[in-house]
Amino acid sequence: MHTKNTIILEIFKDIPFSEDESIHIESKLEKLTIKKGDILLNAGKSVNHQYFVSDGCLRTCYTDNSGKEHTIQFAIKNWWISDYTAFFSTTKAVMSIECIQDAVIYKISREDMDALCVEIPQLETFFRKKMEGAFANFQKRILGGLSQSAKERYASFINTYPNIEQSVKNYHIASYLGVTTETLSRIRKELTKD
Amino acid sequence: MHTKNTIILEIFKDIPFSEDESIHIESKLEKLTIKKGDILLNAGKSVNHQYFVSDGCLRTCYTDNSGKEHTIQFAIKNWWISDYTAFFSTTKAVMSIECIQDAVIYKISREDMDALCVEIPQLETFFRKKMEGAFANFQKRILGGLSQSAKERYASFINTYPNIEQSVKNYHIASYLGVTTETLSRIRKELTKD
DNA sequence: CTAGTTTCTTATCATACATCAATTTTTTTA
DNA sequence: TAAAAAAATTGATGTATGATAAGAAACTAG
Repeated sequence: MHTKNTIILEIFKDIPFSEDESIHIESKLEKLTIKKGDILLNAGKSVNHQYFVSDGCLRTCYTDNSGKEHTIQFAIKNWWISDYTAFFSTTKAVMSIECIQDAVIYKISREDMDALCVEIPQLETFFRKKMEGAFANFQKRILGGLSQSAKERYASFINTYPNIEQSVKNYHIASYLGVTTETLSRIRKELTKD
Repeated sequence: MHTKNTIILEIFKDIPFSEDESIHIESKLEKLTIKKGDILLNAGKSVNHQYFVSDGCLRTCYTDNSGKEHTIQFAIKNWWISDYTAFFSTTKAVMSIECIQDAVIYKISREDMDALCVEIPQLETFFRKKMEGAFANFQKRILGGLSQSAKERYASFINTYPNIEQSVKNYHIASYLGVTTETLSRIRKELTKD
């Protein structure tokens, strides 16, 4: 009873759910404790869940034809993560979800989420606004990719996500920025000079 | 009365609104007829509307520090367009919206949209799903930027959006793909060889 | 139909970043 | 703490794409 409210509060912050609603939502959330290196989802599989990160760090990762890995998203405390393209469309995953730092997460299925959104309009609003924020971030990232050099993108990344920088390896950041680890290493050397 | 149902049908397809709902929604839509070259929105301004394209072609365009233009989104018939980062957050626009081909569009304000979403849950679901689709497309684009060559991105673009290719200039496409017009020209030459 | 503007193409040269190959540093584990 | 593994760095060289400049082709408007 007490823990119910705790996790609902952590995830949904200041949304004023009724007691019944909170209990109902919580019954659809499953808590998972995972370790660094664990794979939550493999490319090619169906994506039926999204995950709320309570602690730790995960990433979604795309492996291209030539075997190179690309990081689409990092998720730390309070972020949600999934292969949303697949999650929303019921196509198969093109990405995998990998745990980068031991994590505590909560998963919810697409079915449960859709049903809850119909029952509790505030929840639909929550997920819509979350999606809007994520969309805006993706737009900024595309803009950065189109208009900035690798050095500028790195500077922007560590400025925007200082907490993520501390939780991931440089080669993760490189794969997020779209450069090789060698190039990132040279960029970092450059920046310490300034 | 007849026209009301026509435009609601065009925009919202098979959503079964009541007659009252249709009329109410339609009262919040404003029809605009615009010409090639018209600017719907300038960077730096507040973004209070999004636009449904009934006919014609528009783009959102970001001008970077060095004066280069980058195309974030094209919108043809049945697409929505805006600077969504600003639209959703009430920050100022970083992009402008430009009419590329004479167009007929319908605009709706953020306020009206939010209010309608509260009154008509189906509408909130509609906008949420629209956002999910747009999010997925952005994700694919980021993935392409990270993993594909300019040539691959161009091939993928004309394959995915054959209708857009016909409505826009090559330099628009170049600015969407993140290459110079010269590079795009060489790519096109290459591809006709194959 | 002609002149003017816009768009596209071609060529040369420059550069940011990739690739390949070691080597060093850091982290993990026994 | 030593050995092994993982991650980061550095150097030499290659390549895709950018920058600049000029000209050709395709629209547009008088």
